[in-house]
Amino acid sequence: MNKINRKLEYALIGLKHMRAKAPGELTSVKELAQNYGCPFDATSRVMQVLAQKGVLISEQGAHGGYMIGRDLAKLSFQELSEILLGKIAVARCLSDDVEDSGCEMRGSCNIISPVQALNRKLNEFYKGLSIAELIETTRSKSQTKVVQTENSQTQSVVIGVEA
Amino acid sequence: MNKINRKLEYALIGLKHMRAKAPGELTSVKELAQNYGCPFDATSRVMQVLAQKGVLISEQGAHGGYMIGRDLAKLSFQELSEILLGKIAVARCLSDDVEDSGCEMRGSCNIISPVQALNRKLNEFYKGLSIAELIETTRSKSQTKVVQTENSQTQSVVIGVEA
DNA sequence: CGCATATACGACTAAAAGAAACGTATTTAC
DNA sequence: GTAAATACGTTTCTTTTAGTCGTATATGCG
Repeated sequence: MNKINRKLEYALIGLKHMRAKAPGELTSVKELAQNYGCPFDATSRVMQVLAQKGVLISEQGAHGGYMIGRDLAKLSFQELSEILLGKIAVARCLSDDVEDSGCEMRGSCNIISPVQALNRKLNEFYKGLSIAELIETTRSKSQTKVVQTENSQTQSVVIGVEA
Repeated sequence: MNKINRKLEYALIGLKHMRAKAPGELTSVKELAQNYGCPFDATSRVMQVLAQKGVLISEQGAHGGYMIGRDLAKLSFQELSEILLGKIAVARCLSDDVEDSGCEMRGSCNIISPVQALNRKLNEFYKGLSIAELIETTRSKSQTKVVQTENSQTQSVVIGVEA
């Protein structure tokens, strides 16, 4: 259930790529598709939406492309997600879309409040996470952290393996 | 992308229902299905898994059913999610399942670290959220909070409307 | 002008994930 | 032995997500 949307992946790929360039330098979708193997059409669509929302600036025509149009430190994961996927709704009954309200358990559900609470907390969590912070995350060596879970199982978690 | 799994919903419904009962009192799946309109089969499956993992205790036979088997204050959302859905993996490439590793962008991907960071943060977030805390969330009146988003849009968010 | 190379975007199709249902076996109270 | 409950492998349906196709539009350059 927690897999992030491909659109978000393509957005992050593009933003990270563009962030490494000189200011004013453009990036074409073709460039992204060739470098990272992401599908041209889908990636293109994402960039278009980001341009419409001011996250990117687009230049049309022969030597066109995209460049970053906003301070990524002030762009939260929550906002990026909302731009590409709409408002976060952990359950159908919380969705803005009218069509989406059809839950069979409506009226008899005993967990509306818990679900709303979760929705709110998740929003806050995503709001506190800036894209700049996320994209910058790079560690040169593979690091491992030992985590002690509550039921006394020990697990080893890789927390960074940049190429 | 952020919708929680139905299994988790049924688990929360069941746990909240059982929590309101006297210690030792059993709850049948039929009871849950009738009270909340959740599908019998699917709900049953969830309870079985929870019983296998010790979250619930099951009694078979004619007057059988389930009761809570663990302190819910010490059960995190992360653990419940892991029991029902497996380890959290925000992208295919982070999944334990071998079959699931087939991402076309493997090797050429520039956002492995960010994605890993997100995965870790999400885990921590879910670990800090106890089921008891979540289930207890109940407000008698509908409350509304005004939120100021970063791009100066104002939105009104309902944060509680228990029946 | 005309062509190459971009973005822009509506509509459609395919693939994957999620949810539910079916069928049958097992356990236990009465 | 029968009724009522859990147990569980398999299958089918539905929904969501991802990707593709076709075409229009903008722009640089010879």
